Amino acid sequence: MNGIGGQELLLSTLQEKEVWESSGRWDDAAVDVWFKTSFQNGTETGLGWTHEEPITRIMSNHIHSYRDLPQYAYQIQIKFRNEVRAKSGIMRTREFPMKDLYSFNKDHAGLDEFYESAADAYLRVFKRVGIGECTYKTFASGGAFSKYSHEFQTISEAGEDVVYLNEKENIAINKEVYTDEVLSDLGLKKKDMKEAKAIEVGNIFKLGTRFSDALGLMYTDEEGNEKPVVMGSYGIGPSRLMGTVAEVLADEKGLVWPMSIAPYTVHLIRIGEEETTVSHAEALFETLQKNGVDVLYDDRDIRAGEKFADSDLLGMPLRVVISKKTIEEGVLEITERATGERRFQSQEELLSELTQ
RNA sequence: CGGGGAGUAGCGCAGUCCGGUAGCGCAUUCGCUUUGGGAGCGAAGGGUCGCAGGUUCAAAUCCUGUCUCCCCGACCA
Repeated sequence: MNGIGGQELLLSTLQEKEVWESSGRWDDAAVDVWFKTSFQNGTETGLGWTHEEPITRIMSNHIHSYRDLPQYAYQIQIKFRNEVRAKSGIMRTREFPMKDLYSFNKDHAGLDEFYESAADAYLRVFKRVGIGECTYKTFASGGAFSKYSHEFQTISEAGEDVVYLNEKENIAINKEVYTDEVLSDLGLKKKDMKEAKAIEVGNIFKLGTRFSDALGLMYTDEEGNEKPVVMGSYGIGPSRLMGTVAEVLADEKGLVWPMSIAPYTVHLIRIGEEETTVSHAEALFETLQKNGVDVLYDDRDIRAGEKFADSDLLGMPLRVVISKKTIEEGVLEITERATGERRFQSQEELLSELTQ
């Protein structure tokens, strides 16, 4: 995948606005649609709520011939949106990071192929962060670009969207486009659909030639004809995704981080302040670190119960306890946060499990 | 912008209706006990009651104004 430097995309949207206005390639109405927004006090401003325009313009410096295609560019960047009301902690904010990917193909067949592979990749992402079971590829409004776009919706009472899902087909439809026509398009029956609240954790769009036509992103094909590049866009909001994972996986004791995105793999708890206990715990801490295991070491001189409660609250995947008792028995006491399952292993067994 | 709620000790709150010495829990400090599931008992320190004005012998409490925060709704590539 060809990467475009993130810095290159760090153009202020206000600058972009000036560029478009002065270029005359877009009329005022278009500028209004893509940039202008008003605050409650009437102040007009321009916000970078999405980055199709800058990436399209940048790519016109990189794409000239069919030989330059396909290309794919992604960035992890801050979006600013004039949300009428920010709410639900990190789930809906006016400023948030987004991983967005844009695809550039010669034709619609190329776009379709990449679009499907991107959808599959996104589903794998959501599976790896632990919410695969309750995340559905969801049909949503396609807007001006195509009949449908797709969202990835995670079923949760904390969600703001409503979807109708078919668990057997592993598919869902956003309430906004839930009509008999859509159901028949997808070969689904109303009686098999279940209503649920959901959180949108990602979306993918076929942009077609909307932006390349408007902004002049063209390429020359094998026959020497000039043609517009066919585009797609694909987004995941990491902060909202993190909030969703927390919301979906947490239990009454606190957070439950899956291994793939946990801040630390191991939460090491020392019980007892005796010299041997301290030195054993510190030796294990260093050994784990040397082997590349992320470990959070609770060396506070407080009661055991408080350490257990805190480790449950923070939700690292594995809790490892070292105490007088475990040292005497020559084992580590390991508890899985997600299942509560407890086992006793040697240091070597734990290391080989975590570094394989 | 419409609707609702809250500002009182570091944190979380009661007290306000019906005016009369500023309270509780957690946290903090000290002492003794306890020590693998958020310790127990005893003692101590800590507050311009969001801000301004008014009524009153007396205001956290009543009246007027004002600021801030939160929630719901409208909005949402």
